[in-house]
Amino acid sequence: MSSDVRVRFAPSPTGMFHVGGARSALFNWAIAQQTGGTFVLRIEDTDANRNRPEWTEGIISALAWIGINSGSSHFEGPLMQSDQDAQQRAAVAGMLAEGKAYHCDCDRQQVIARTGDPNRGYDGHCRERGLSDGLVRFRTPDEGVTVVQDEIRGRVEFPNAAMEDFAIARSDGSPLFILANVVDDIEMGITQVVRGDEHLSNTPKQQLLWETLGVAPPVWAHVPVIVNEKRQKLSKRRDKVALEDYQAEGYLADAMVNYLMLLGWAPSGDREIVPWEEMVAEFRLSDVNTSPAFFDVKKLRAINGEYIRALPLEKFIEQSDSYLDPAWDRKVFAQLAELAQTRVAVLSELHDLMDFAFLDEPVFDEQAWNKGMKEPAAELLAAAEEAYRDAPWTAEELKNRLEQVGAGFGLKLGKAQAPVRVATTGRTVGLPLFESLEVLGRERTLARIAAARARLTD
RNA sequence: GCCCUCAUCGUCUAGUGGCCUAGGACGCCGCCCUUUCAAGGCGGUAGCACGGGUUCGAAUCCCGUUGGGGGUACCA
Repeated sequence: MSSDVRVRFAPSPTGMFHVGGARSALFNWAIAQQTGGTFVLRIEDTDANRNRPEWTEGIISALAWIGINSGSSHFEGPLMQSDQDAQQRAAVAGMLAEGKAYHCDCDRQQVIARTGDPNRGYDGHCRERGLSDGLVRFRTPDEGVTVVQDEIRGRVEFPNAAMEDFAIARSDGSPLFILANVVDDIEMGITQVVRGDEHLSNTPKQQLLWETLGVAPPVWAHVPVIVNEKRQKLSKRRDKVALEDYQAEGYLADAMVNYLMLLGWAPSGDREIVPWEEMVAEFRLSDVNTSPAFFDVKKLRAINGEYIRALPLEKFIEQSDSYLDPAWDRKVFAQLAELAQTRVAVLSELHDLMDFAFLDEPVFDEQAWNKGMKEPAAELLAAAEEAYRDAPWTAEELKNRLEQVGAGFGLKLGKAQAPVRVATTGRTVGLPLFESLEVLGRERTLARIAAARARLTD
């Protein structure tokens, strides 16, 4: 299936790639795949002061992580906005020549002085002055309305009187975003612009630009922003939003993709965990919500946990590798992996959960120690040490012996295992105990119990 | 200020005039299971912002109010 649908994702390389951008990219990607169309990645690098090449690399690798990669036949790019400089300047020159745009040399302070209102826009002062340099402003209509037909919002009307003559090029001739963006979209044959809500106010201006450039505007779709707990648009400075931070913590790409798609859109039926292919098939722009969604890490975590548990064991082990301590013995890890799989929601948690098996001494958590070493911990530990000295070293046998030891104190296994767990792992919670001890080995287990007893009598 | 926009449990959502006593999921709480913690099973908590209409009937349509968000740069 192939079609003429061309969507694009056009981030600016001014910071870490964040989850809001990722979701917009995913929506576009879903459309491209569903329609057999093309997803164009364009890096909007016209703000030379804020751009950094490493951010561009970050965008590309983050997109690849969530499955949007250059290997696909649906993918095109990355293209650089700066490469289109000539076309953009030509568009400006054309508008200037036709009188659809004009030069202006007013600075902000002068405008405010004239209008007496710091909140008001540009007053059109230079419209008829015939200046030959200065920034370039587009001449907007004085009356009537500009109607934007949006796939998600429906029909949105903007009164032209409220639209000031906006700047499309700097006084040095370099194009500004609002113009460059349109020229590039036209050059690249973009048919649908699916982007964040924050651009909705720019849309009537851009639509005017499309029209004066003689091209029918694309299908517009503005997706609601993703907000923080205070309901503000996510900010790179305040909020933890970088995709690579989540990747580094051990969130699975599939889980991240699934969660992001759920923000502002829902698959059919009461389903949430849905494979990408099914989402692609079902996704409709017209079904996207209009209200902002909160990025809830708790839910992301839960979904990530589901994806981790759904992994075949070998896959889980493979995926875990980069989150394990390099010093750890991979064979030992593999022995415990099955026990760990249902106990982590994020792979980085593997470290605290399993480090006991790789350290020479357990690291004691004081609170855990106090909680686990309740009376008759000392006596019980002594009895356990005795019972384990000559025990066949299997989880089953270790369990049976401790059960008996516990019975001698009138304790059920749940209580009897607590001191042993703290003595051997340093914590009150963790992997199933006897399997852990089996992996730990007789020598280390006995040494740790002895050390704990000594510590208890101090 | 002006322009645009949004409003269902704490959160993400289902819902497009009767199927709603408003469904699911996360979270939270309880119970079961149990070798801790998870996982799993079962149950519970909690919502249509407010006020007017329209209609036999409104979470759903209209108007207003309130509250939130975005934009309003020689940033993108």
